[in-house]
Formats: sequence, structure tokens, C-alpha cells
Amino acid sequence: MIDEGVSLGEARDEFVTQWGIMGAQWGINRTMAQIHALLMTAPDVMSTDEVMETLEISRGNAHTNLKDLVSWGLIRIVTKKGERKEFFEAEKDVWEIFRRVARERKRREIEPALETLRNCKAASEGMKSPEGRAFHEQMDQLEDFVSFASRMGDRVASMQHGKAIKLAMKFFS
Amino acid sequence: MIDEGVSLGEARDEFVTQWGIMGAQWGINRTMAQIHALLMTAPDVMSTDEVMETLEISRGNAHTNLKDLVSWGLIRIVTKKGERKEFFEAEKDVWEIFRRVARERKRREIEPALETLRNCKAASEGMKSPEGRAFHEQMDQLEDFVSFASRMGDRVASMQHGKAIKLAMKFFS
DNA sequence: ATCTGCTTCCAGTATTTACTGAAAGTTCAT
DNA sequence: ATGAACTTTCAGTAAATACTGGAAGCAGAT
Repeated sequence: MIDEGVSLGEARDEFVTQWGIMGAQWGINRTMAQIHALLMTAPDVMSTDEVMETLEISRGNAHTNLKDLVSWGLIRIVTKKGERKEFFEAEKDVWEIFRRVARERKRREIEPALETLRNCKAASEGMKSPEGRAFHEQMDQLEDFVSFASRMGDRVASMQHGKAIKLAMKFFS
Repeated sequence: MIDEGVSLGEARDEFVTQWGIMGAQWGINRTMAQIHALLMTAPDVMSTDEVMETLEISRGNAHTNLKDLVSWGLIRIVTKKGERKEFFEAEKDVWEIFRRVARERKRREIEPALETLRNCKAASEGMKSPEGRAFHEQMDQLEDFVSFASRMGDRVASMQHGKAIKLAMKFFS
């Protein structure tokens, strides 16, 4: 196919763009999502400069977002022998990506939320007025739900792919 | 308890503030999340003016976000007989809240993402180069995963609370 | 037809968030 | 110790997003 290179490039661009939009909707910075998409579909590791060129972004921007992706565990730094430059490569296994995102969001967002719910619950403990009791009850239910969901997340995230599939099958039975 | 009113107010403020921050991290506008928190913990229905006053926001802002919450199915409009004003009340059942958020996010965000993945998959169908094949394979895996997760979401969201709990118990067995 | 009480829209503005580019920092080779 | 190759930081700026307040729209009462 004479233009496979071109059309592959186009498909990849499309993917990068859309992954960026999607990330933004989920509270992830667009550039970070784009770099992630780029690396997920890169046939080989990429340097900061290659990322900069491809997405037409500044060094600072590329650097910040690459480091963030590393801290999320979604990409890793690779060094080539004889070269001082750092290269990056993305985790490509979809289940592994899911697990890492789940783990990080839990740590960064769920845990603090639970903390707040527990505070609000404690602050309204033992109130006698109907309003106070209703508030306490609402906090209690939210806390229950969120901590339950959090434990579910842990459980799923700690599973191997195969086991998760099996369980899901049971779920659909 | 002589200051129960005050401390309840404080606890509620804390909850509203933190729910707002949390919402923002999940890609939901802060004010929208705050109004939601406010109504979830309101002992009674509230009017637009009450919301405006409590959160110290403009009419336009309150209006937009109240309507958005209605479109998410998280609050509903209530009218009192003899009054022309609209009042709002929040869904308070945690499971129901979860179901509605899941359903909307699926519709608004997952479906379009799947669409893109399918496009990219189709665009790289039958490519011969290793890069093309790798890309196609990656899109395929992502599409599988996302559509699977989406079906799981449907399944859970269509369950009654009691049944979900039972299933979850089985899950932890 | 006009007024009143309320809802909706939207142009302009403020706030937040993201990005740039240049300078400073680091590390290793010589 | 100097310099080359690369990474990191950050003040300033640009872009995106959210908010305000007034004006327009709408519907029921008079």
C-alpha cells in the first residue's frame, strides 16, 4: 500500500487528538493525555525532543508532562547505552494501564475525599436536631459507598488480567 | 446542644467546599459540584435565590449549573402550588446518584471515545507494515477494554441497590 | 395591553490553568 | 576547571474556563 505511512500517521494523529480531548473531560491535562497517546502508539521509545517536535510544544511543557506521566506510572524512562539522553516508553498493556490509573486516582483523590466525609460525619455525630441527624446519615451513606467502591477498586486493581476476565464472565452469567 | 446549628452549618460548608474541589478534579465544574453538595444536604427544597445567597454566586451562574444538574438527573425541579417559582431538590440515594453519573458519563464520554477507537481501528485495518499492525492491535485492545468496561457499567447501573450489594459480597468471597 | 415575578441568554470580565522560552542546574568527559 | 549535552525550573504570557449582571423573554394576573 503506497500511502500506508501517510494513513497510519493520520490515524495516529486522530487518536492522539481524541485521547487528549477525552483526557481533558476526565480532568487530565490535554497535553499529558496526548503524550500518553503518542507513546502508547509509538513503535519505539521517544526522546523529549521527538515529543516536542511531534506535538509542537515547548521543552518545558513536554518535560512537565513527561514527568507527570512517569509519576502516574504510565510511562517509564529508558536509557540507551552510550547516550546521556533519556527516552520514554509507555506501558501498552491495557489492563495494566487501567490498574495504574485506578491506583493513582484512589491515592490522590479518593483517599482525601474519604477523609473529608469522615470529618463531616464526626462533626455531626450525636446531633439531636432532625437536620443534624439527616446530615449525619447522608455523610454516613456517602462514606460507606465511597469506601466500599474504593475497596472494590483495590481488589480489581490487584488482580491479574486473566483472573479479572474470568470474574467478569461470572458477573455476566 | 446550644451551638448545634452553628456546627452543623460549618460541617455542611466544609462538605460543600470539599465536594466542589473533588468535582473539579474529576472534570466537573466546581460550582456545579457545590450546588449538588448543597442540595444533597438541604433539609428542604431550595430556590435559585437561596442557592445564590448561600454560595454567593450570580443568578446566571446559579441558573446554568442548576440546569446542568437537572440534565445530569442529579436534581429535579419541584413546584409548590400557588407559587410560580421553581425549587430544586437533589436525589439523595447514593446508589441512585452513582447510577445516574455512570449512565451520563457513558453517554457523553465513553460512547464518543469508542467511536474514535473504532475509526482508528478501521483506518489501520489490513496494514502490512509492522508499525501499522502494532497500531491496529493497540486500537483493538483499547476498544475491547473500553467496550467491555462500558457493558460492565451498564450492567451495574441497571441493578437495584440490594442486588448490587449481594453481588459485591460474592465478589469479595 | 400592561405589569409583575420569574427564567433564560449572553457580551464582557475575571479567574484559573496551561504553556513558552530562556536561564540555571546537573552530570559526565576531558 | 572547563565545556558539552542534557534536564529542570520558573517568571511571564497565552488560552481556556467560569462568572457576572443586565437585558430580553415568557406567562399568568389585572
